[in-house]
Amino acid sequence: MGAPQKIMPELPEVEITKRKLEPLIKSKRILNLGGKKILRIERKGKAILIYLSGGKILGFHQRMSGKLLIVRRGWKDKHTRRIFHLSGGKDLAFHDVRRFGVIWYGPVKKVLDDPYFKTLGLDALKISFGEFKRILGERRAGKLKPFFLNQKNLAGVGNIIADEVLWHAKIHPERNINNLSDADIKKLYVSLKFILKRSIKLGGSTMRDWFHPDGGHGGYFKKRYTYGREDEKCFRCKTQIIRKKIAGHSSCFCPKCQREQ
DNA sequence: ATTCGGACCTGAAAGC
DNA sequence: TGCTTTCAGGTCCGAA
Repeated sequence: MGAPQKIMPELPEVEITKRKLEPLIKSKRILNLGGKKILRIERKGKAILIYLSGGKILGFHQRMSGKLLIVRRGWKDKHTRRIFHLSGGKDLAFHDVRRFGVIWYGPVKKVLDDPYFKTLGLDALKISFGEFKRILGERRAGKLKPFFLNQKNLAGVGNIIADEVLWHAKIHPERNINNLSDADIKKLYVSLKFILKRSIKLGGSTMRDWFHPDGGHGGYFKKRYTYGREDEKCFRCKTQIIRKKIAGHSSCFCPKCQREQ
């Protein structure tokens, strides 16, 4: 059948990729990579790292449109960039319409030496409140939305999650970091964890045709609070959600709940 | 130190 | 109908 598993880019989707992919490919060998055995899979920020025997890593960053697919042997279309033949009869395919995605292959140390990994901040899902507060404190200036999008601050948050967290915390995306109260920082932390866990629990965001290997669908997009809801009503106060370009990304927020200060 | 615009690509959807 | 414009979940680079 080879129903493709389509995977997309923010922390929840990559985390689900890791969780769903691991049981499907763990202990299998990659026939066209010298028969190296797949030992384990890790998510590092928005990247997937497949640790192989022989001290190698096969890594992927899906960027905007990449996805890892478990397919029947030989399945491919014009957007398939690489195919890895697995023992047991299936293929692992890297499918990437816009071709922004990154593939790494090499010794563990060399792959992890890539600037993307070297500069990656603490993982948004694992970061403690103390660490979160410290990182915010280390920034002298700047707005919250760009802070969240910069993977050097903390790893994993993208445009959807950033908007969702800020809406949930009732804080304006352009709010300056240096005038956040302790209560604001606490709210942001609680909302960050809540949104990430909720999205993972709902299976990530299926916006187009992404689905899980077992046929399940990611339900977060339908349950989202504010991302892409321009002109629709805020679920809290019924005010129209507005859209504004901030740091090169369109940002949706409620002008009443998330007042600028 | 931080933000911004553009670049990298393709394709779907909206606009005219 | 068809042509043009805009926009997309990410990241990097150079300039302000």
